[in-house]
Amino acid sequence: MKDLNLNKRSIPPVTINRLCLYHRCLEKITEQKDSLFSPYISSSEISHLTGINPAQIRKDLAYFGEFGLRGIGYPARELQLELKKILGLDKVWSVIIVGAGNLGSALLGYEGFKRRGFLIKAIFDRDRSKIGRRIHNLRISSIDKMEEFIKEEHIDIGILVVPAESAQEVANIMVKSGIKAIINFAPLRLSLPPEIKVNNVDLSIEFEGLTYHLKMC
Amino acid sequence: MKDLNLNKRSIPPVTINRLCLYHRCLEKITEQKDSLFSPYISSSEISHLTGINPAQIRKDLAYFGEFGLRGIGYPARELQLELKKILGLDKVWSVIIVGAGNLGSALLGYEGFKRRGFLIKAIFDRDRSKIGRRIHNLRISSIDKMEEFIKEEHIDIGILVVPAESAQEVANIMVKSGIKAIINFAPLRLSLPPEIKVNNVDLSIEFEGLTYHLKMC
DNA sequence: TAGATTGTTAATCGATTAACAATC
DNA sequence: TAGATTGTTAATCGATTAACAATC
Repeated sequence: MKDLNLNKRSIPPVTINRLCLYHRCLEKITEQKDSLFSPYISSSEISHLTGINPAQIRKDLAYFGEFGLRGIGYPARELQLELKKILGLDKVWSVIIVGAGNLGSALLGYEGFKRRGFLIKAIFDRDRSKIGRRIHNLRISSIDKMEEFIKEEHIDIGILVVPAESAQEVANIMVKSGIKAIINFAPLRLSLPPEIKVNNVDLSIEFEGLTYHLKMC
Repeated sequence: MKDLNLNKRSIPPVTINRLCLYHRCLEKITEQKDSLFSPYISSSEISHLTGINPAQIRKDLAYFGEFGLRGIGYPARELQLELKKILGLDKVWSVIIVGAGNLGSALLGYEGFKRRGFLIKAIFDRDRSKIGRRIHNLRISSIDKMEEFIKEEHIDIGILVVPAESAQEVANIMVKSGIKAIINFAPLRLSLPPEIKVNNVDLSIEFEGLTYHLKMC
């Protein structure tokens, strides 16, 4: 009965994103233990911290089990660890970055990844003048080495930070080599087999969507 | 009658994002004129290019007017220019970046902004050791100068790339100084007056949301 | 005229929120 | 027992898609 809920297909994608939010918020709370009068936290308290409706929170959590105690709330630390497991953040993931431009280098330099279990194993580029240079203590490799590297190192996630023109081509090689998920920063929709999980991050839309609201001010 | 549609409040926020998509796709199409047999493009052609349902496309466009000809399609170039105007991309916008870390520097270096009418006027940081250094031909300024700068230069948009701890504080100063919109890369929900347009870009969620799907593979 | 495609209404789908019995 | 809060169902809301009359 409860197992039906664990069937991934029935869970709204936005729920997963909110789960990340709850996890982050609980992590913050449980780290500063002193300020925690009770080890329990209610959905309305989480609501205050995240801005998400308490009924929404309870429903999101209920997809994955019964974590709370009626009349009491959720055991904060326990729930945090539970969410960590659900989100797969208790594991270590191998990541490569393709594209050693401004954004690729910035992502490589982001310290938060390691703490979250994302290990950046290599950065690739096509540009001969970049190959061999070091950024953030990692040598830029030729993209020709990518296929072999993904296979040998069992890379899970590829971060695509190349120009739109080459994104599809690079993504195809990634998939062929056995990558399971791609975070795509190139402004185009990739056509890939459905078993590959793709997250598109379109920074230009963040900017262009803003000016619509600004233009009559 | 048609004016009612122009009432912003009635337009779904996702429509604006899709409008950016259509605009980008039409821009690409109309630039390579030669490949354009007809100057008209149908909603189903746009659908093939963007992956968005043709009925959705017609509905999104209809919020803003009647741009098409029944039986023919939409005049591609005309529609592109119309969308550019609707999105406010025919104007020039003054932008500042706050936070000269990895991501801040990367955004500063992104050439695409200028082409889209986003002029980055300054980059600020609190770190004494960074102030005065130059990145991408712009001198890093002390954050103490931000308030005055926003006022004098009539800055429209602030890009917030500071640690979560200082984000709210910096955002408050931005708003006090007259900024109208903020793109927030810090992983927290800012509390700001409702007339300020905020776009949150939460890169960690892009990563953490992925591993949920990966964990049973 | 016949074929094509828009603009718009109606039907469908999915996600959010309210309400409340269960229960600590 | 009275008060609080969950888990879950039902009601609401909003967004997507299908269908079709209008019309080029």
